Amino acid sequence: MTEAKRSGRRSGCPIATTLEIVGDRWTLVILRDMLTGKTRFSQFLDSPEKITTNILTDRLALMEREGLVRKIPYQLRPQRFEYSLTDKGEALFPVVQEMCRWANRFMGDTWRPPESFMARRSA
Amino acid sequence: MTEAKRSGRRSGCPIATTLEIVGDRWTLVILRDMLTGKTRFSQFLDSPEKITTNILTDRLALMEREGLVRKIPYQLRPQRFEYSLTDKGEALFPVVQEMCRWANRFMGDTWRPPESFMARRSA
DNA sequence: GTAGTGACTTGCAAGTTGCAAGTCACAAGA
DNA sequence: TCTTGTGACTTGCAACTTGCAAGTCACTAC
Repeated sequence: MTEAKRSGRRSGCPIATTLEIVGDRWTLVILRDMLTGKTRFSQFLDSPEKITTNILTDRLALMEREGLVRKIPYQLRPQRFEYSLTDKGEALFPVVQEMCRWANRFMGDTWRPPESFMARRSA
Repeated sequence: MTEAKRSGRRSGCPIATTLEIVGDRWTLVILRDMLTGKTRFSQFLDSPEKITTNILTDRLALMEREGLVRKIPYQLRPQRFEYSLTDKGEALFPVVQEMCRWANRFMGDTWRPPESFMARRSA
């Protein structure tokens, strides 16, 4: 029984480990939205991919649990939250940047990200 | 109706587009195995993450359909195939490289990839 | 004939996703 | 007071996906 297996992971491989957290169709889409300034539940719902509320709720909770985002109250009655990326979350930026690069090169009809997005550097 | 939506995609965003293809827990694990030299069905089954045969079959078919891998017969009776990465598949290397970097930095107990892996450059 | 090998395929239970409606805790307005 | 609106979820359910485990197929070797 390896250390990685003891903590519930499939293996100690860093790729597989990353995919345990963000290896689904939605988590990095939400990360994109945060990277581009969205903070609130309704803003994420507005994205063109049309995520559903139950998936969004589930993923935000996962991202909080894994330390990718912070929940910050922006009003108290009723209590409402904004979500912002931690350093750990922001550090996934190069992953999505490389995904942008790949799709722009190999997949037809993808949007061009702003120059600022591709020029940005991560911590 | 945008061009992207007509082709069945959630949106034209390159990140979302990439995730339509590799946004699951297994596809990039298989890509890792191919990047490190594995070519045959039984070799992928041997990986520490213990993928199941039905998922492996499904993902290999998807990767072939999307042009990430080529199926090459290595024997004719019975017909058996090896799988190798196309340029399109290989070009996902920086994505998994950045995942390695991220997990090694933020997740405890992950393996260190070989220096050669992190030093490698993609086309 | 039997046994072994490699590459799948199949049956099934559990889990996940997407759709759509509903609920909750407020605030604002009549 | 009541009604309406807002934003953030929650819920019910059908369809789909995943993981487990066994089975099947097309060979070869003995």
